[in-house]
Amino acid sequence: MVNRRGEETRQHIKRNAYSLFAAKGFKQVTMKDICEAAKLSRGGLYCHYESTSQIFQEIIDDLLSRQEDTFDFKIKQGQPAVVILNEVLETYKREMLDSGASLSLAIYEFFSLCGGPDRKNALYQQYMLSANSWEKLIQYGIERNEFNHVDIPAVFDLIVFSYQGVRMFSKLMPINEQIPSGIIKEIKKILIRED
Amino acid sequence: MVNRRGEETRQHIKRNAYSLFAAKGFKQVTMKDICEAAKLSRGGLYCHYESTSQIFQEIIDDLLSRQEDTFDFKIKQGQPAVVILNEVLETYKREMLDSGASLSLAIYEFFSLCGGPDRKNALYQQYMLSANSWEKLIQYGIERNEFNHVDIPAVFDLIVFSYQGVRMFSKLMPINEQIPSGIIKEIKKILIRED
Amino acid sequence: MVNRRGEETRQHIKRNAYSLFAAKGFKQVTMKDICEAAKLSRGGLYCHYESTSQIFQEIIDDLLSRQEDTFDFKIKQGQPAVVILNEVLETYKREMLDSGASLSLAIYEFFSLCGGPDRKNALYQQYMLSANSWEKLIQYGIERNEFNHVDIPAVFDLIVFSYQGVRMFSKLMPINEQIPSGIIKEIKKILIRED
Amino acid sequence: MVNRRGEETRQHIKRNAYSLFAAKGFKQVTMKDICEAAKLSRGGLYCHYESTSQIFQEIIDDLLSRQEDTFDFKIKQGQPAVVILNEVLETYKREMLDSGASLSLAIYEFFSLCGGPDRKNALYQQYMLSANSWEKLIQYGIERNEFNHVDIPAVFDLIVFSYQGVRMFSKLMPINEQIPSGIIKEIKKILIRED
DNA sequence: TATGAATGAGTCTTCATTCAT
DNA sequence: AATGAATGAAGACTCATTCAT
Repeated sequence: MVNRRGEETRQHIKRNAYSLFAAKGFKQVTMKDICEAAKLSRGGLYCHYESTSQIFQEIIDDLLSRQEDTFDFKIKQGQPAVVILNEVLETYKREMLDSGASLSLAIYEFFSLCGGPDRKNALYQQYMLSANSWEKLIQYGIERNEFNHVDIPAVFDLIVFSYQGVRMFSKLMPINEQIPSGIIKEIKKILIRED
Repeated sequence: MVNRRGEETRQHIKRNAYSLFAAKGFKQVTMKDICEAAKLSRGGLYCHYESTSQIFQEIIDDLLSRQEDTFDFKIKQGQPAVVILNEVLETYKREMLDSGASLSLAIYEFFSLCGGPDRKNALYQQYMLSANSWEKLIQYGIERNEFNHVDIPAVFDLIVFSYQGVRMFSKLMPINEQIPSGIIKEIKKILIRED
Repeated sequence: MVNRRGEETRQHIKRNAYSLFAAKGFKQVTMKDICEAAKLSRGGLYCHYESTSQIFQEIIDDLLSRQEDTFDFKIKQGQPAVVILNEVLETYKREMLDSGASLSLAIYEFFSLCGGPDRKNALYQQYMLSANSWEKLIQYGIERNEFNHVDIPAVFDLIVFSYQGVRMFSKLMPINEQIPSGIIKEIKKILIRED
Repeated sequence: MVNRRGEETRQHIKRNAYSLFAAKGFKQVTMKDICEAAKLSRGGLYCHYESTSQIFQEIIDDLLSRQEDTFDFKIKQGQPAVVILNEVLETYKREMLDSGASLSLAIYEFFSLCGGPDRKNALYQQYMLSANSWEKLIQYGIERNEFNHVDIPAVFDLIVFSYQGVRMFSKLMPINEQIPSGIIKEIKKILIRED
């Protein structure tokens, strides 16, 4: 078993750092800030992490690893495509409105600053993974005659980038409920077959 | 007449700063960087601007003031809505692919960091202005029977946020031609009436 | 117990800063000077103090808190007023001649520069405290028939401001022994009753 | 005739600089400040003066040269010593209360900073000149039986240093009318013979 | 592991001073 | 004489990072 105490401290650090990153972006958070937020001494923090990048990277990794492919499971259960779609879009909508918790600005900064090719590739992997899941879902919807015959990659891009665009702006501008709702409605119009 | 020399220097500074901001974002650019890029001494730069924010703000202002309302003019000329739409979407596509020249990351950083309510409001104004232009265009297309009866604000949001989302990611991920093309095609499908 | 190391360093800094302030006044001393005098790095100094003002303030506070009310004690002991007077005037004389150790110029600068109303008020408090002590002493002398019936506040002002005036000039002009001696003699003439 | 224009500008500069020095002391006033106050460009100011010290020195010289020996004239007129004394003490009182116009802090700073032995000597000369004038006046008063047989240098020091002490503090502390009045009254008591 | 003092590098900012016009 | 752009040096301040305890 790994050092329990140490792991707890690391979690504690990450929790505190998360709030800072969400609030201020990546570059604006210093090791000093994190020390203070986590009520840890300078040296103490350095026992666990040697840079903000490292902490951020670990936070991101935790986030990504938590995103299991929920579509797959539901598809295998044979749930209606429309139900699955509605659920995921609801989640997206919630996230678009929750500007406080969003790491988006920080993520963009991080990848743009610290992103060597490797890390940027990681982001691309993420994009591909997501594209893959959505492709399966849309394909599944088409097969079940629930969805229209759409250009799958194009629709996926429309979904993911408008979602990301709103998340970004949610930090900079008042995003009211209408905006995500409208976008989601349009996406459903595109996908869901009406007879 | 007035300050010819000074104004030239300011332009020179802004041109150099623009490249830096586009390449590195907002916060990552220091006054020192700008001095070096513009081949100006520390004090020399401070003669003209007192902070990176001020320089950035002025660059943004220049950009925004250049955005004339092209729709309006073309609508008044009675050009087909589809033609106008195609043109603007072509421009958007070009911009989505031109990651190097894009200030988007810098803009997000700037507004998120330095944006007091006033400045954020300026961003919102910009959004509203843009919304207004698009509304006129779509309305015009509908009246001419070129466009479908769509939910105008929702379609506008879909357009603008997916555009912004792509611009943002263009700095972080390889964005190939397919992505903007696909998005644009979907938007056209939504708007343009097929008989 | 707490912060032993830190407290020693602070004392060390203050000792070195004191000499600088006494030699050069307040504004002329920079954090850099203090770093060098205390043989500490820039950051090291900033660990303890964040400005010359803060250091100076603390030095002043230390000085003031050390000024116990010696009159009171001696009065309660029933010592002759003349003896008490002689002692304090001797001290004043010594201080007037000791230009090197005097912070007076620095103090004037400090209060005139950094003195918000609060701090200036502190100086006034000091003046009032001193006035109070002297009032007691003179009153006591009068009651014991050792002193003349003088205008107490006026005589106090004469004492304190001529003392301050000399201290100030001692940095700017050769002050020989005669000057303080003469002043002190005049003060005694005013106060001490001759039969 | 000397360049009229140039001399006017120099006066203009000195007038503006005076206010600054009186308000902020010597060191705190920069060439930049003076440029702005005099509404002159950097280069323009440098056409006339090459440093704040030079400007300050000239202001002081102007001031000192204006202090003609008024005592002498009045003594030769045979005016009563008491009348002459009253007049000069009235002037002193007014000056003690006029904290705004006082250069005292600036002068102290100037001599303490820029005072090589030469300049300090100038201050000492000034002191000696003043001592000399007062000596004549007091001697004159004694001869006319208006003044007591006092220790002339000691009384002079008491007068001049208490005066200087108050002027200094007038910038740092509320100096009400009582303080100068009380001091003046005590000085009169010492000097003026009562029968 | 954890503390917090200390270092040193980097950036910001302000000025005295110069210089072409 | 006067302008104001430009230089460069000095000082302030902030952090990442190290280290003795």
